[in-house]
Amino acid sequence: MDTKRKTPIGRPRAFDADAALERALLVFWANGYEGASLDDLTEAMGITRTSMYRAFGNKEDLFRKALQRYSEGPAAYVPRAMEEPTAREVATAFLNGSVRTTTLPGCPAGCFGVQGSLAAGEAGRRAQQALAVWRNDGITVLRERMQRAIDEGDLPAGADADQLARYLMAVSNGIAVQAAGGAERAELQLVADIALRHWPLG
Amino acid sequence: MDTKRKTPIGRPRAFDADAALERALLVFWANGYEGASLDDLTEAMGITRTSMYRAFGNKEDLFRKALQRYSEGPAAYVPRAMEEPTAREVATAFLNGSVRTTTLPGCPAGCFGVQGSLAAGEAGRRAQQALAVWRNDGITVLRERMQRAIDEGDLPAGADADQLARYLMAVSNGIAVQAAGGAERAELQLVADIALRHWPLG
DNA sequence: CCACTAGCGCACCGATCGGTACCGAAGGAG
DNA sequence: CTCCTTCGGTACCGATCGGTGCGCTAGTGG
Repeated sequence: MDTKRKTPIGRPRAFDADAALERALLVFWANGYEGASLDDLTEAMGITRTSMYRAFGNKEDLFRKALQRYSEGPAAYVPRAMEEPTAREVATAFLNGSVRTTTLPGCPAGCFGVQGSLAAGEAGRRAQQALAVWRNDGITVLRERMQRAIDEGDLPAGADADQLARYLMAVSNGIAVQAAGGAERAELQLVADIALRHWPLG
Repeated sequence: MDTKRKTPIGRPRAFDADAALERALLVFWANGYEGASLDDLTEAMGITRTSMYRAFGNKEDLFRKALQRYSEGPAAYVPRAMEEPTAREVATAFLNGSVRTTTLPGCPAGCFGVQGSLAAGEAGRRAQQALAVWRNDGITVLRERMQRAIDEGDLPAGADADQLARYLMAVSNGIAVQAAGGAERAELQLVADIALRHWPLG
């Protein structure tokens, strides 16, 4: 069918879907999947339940789209960090980005990928799994980058790419947990600094 | 009044309150505060709602008592680790204990103090704050132990007790997040090992 | 101008939430 | 035994949960 016409037939939507998704992300980020009710979400988005369902599907779909937006927005420092020339610079950019993003003014403290749904009841299990996959994908990206560094001779041949990747992700996640508990950016930067002091941890 | 008589007046309770609290802890641990419904909890505890309310107060009280039990049970490795003679041994016992407890067979993967309520809606905000306080208390205990090590000359005088404490807690929390995502104990042990490789991180 | 399509929002759905009133049952104190 | 206190279970409370049916409205295409 003609699903991609320039001007869609019918009444055009009266709200900015991108802006609404951004608001939804903030609510999920602050309250988690189960802690964010449809009333909370739609009120923040400035639309009614019906409009939300038409535009995004349902609560779970909205959560997944918010996660994608998180990846492309606040968490975009991750793929950027992978482009650094050396493993040390990759690790530094990754952890510094983690500190910055988990203490972003105007955004909830912590990492959406961690606190969005770390534990959940039956209702939120799918959201929980989606975030677990997201975090594991992050470890995979780090591992591949570390392996490349080993192959290029940037890291010693005996280094363990998986171990380094998991370590960096653990420090990043730990920073996120402390940020969620109210830690200041300067305190968390010290954590990132000390984690990098002896890099490459040979 | 006579609140502490040897044999309490009235019908004695027909269930083991300690065992019931243990079961409740497991449910909160696995599902989080908001993800654990009273039906889930009471079914696991083997008692009715009424008995639970009589014995423990309400859901929030039950959660706090479960947290206390967690501290005295699975998380008892923390105060034990603080009694190790050197800072290096303290750090090693702390992180190894973290790996063990977050991957305990028969228990939910991860740390109750992290995933019990990292983010929450209005209903779970008090539980969330209780866990934030609990985690900050953990950092305080570590900081005081690190300061003692500095005072005793075990760590160099220029060391930063707060920084070391936050770093150790970050690695521990990061291990917990990865455990919640399904990581194996052996993988997490490698994370702990690498974090300790260059201790005392001078 | 009309027909069609789709956004919008009210009102409502059944299910489930945490919490409680009530009542019969069970055991100690006298 | 009788009183008294507490336990345990049923049945229920109002509130809120995620999700929808339906009528109205606002645009586009012919």
